[in-house]
Amino acid sequence: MPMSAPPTNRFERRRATTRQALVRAARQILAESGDTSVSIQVIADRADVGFGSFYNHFDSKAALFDEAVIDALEEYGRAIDEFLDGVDDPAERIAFGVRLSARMAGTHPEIMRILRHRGLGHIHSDRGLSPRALNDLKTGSASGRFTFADPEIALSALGGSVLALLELRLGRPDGDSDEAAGAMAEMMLRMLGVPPGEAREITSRPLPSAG
Amino acid sequence: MPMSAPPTNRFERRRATTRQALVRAARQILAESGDTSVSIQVIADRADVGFGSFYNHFDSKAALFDEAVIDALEEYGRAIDEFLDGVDDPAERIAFGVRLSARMAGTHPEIMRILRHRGLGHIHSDRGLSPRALNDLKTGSASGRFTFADPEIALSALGGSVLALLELRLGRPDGDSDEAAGAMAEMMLRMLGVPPGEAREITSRPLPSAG
DNA sequence: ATTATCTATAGATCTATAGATAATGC
DNA sequence: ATTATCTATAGATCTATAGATAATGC
Repeated sequence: MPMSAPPTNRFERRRATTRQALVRAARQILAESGDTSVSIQVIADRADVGFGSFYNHFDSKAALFDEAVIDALEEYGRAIDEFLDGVDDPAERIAFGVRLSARMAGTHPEIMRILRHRGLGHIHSDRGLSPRALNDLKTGSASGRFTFADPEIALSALGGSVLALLELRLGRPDGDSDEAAGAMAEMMLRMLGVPPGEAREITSRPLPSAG
Repeated sequence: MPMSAPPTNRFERRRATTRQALVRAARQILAESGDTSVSIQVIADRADVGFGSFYNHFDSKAALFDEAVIDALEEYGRAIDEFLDGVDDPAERIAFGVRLSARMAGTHPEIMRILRHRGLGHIHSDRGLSPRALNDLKTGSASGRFTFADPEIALSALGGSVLALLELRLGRPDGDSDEAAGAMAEMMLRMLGVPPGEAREITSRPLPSAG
């Protein structure tokens, strides 16, 4: 799949702007209610775009919402990369990834609310946290830092646990989110075969800041 | 909430039959596509019930689908209880629960497909596997068999992991389901603080049969 | 000249209800 | 007499398209 070329002229830029407005509206709706039975009219109104323009860009509501999820996943992946750049130890990367995801529930609520509703079907996607985590799992397994039977099953456990943590934090915003995320990260490391003492130590390290 | 009394006369039995037909139709639809935008007409047809009868029992489609999920969760809980009756060790119960859930993807596909689509919001429900697992987590924590910071976070990780395993197995029916479930169960025990060797041994025990 | 957007609308579909019909209780 | 179910339908809503309008390319 070739990377879509950036718009070259006003026509393409205008077209891209309209499409983006629709995708942004769809993202808002996914984050707020997750109710995709909302009418196309409502989506177009929210995007401040003529009703007919919808069909200029998408064949169906499902196609738009699918793209909106992809869009959120890409942004999630870029945010994770910014933070994890320069962190090499797979165990540290996994623990940071879990803790950052929980923190992003506060800093990037739209993205994380979308993943809460739609993430389960993307745990083995090649976008978002998953491909990065899968790489870390394989690296850590090869170096002996992790011991588990199958990277795909480990990724499932990790992804499902992060989604359940999001569900918990976004559903009940009370309680200490960082503490909960730390407890989850520590459990993930133990699950992967990191000795308990070491798992705790790694999890207690300060989170890196972006960039 | 009082347990609904069993129907006493023909009127109530007939009413219960119609309601049950609607719930069963909703369960089928949830399992097949999970698409709740299907029309009430289609649901009534599938239930072989007059269209107007729907409003005799439910205010909205959402109310019906919510009840259908509850219904599936209750059946899931009863099935788990049948298998785990007589198993006392919390670690063994947790491992069996994970492996049984994966096996039920084959033996009880409707229930498990419903949970795949709707389970994330019920990880802390008082129906299904969750209340049983939470009890095991607390018992095991009290006896020192498990070591984790917070039973709610542990339940989130366990529930999210089981849902991700279901997603994996129901989405790609190839591969050895029992093997994947065993690998997942072993990781869950390690996550909870069971030593790796013991986690492996417990996971390798034969599953109990129902009753 | 070409292309995207916008407005207006035809036709399909869907919800909720009214009223008729059938079954049961007492 | 009471209650549930069923059929029929009014009114609302929604989708998809056609045709007009506006913006840009060449």
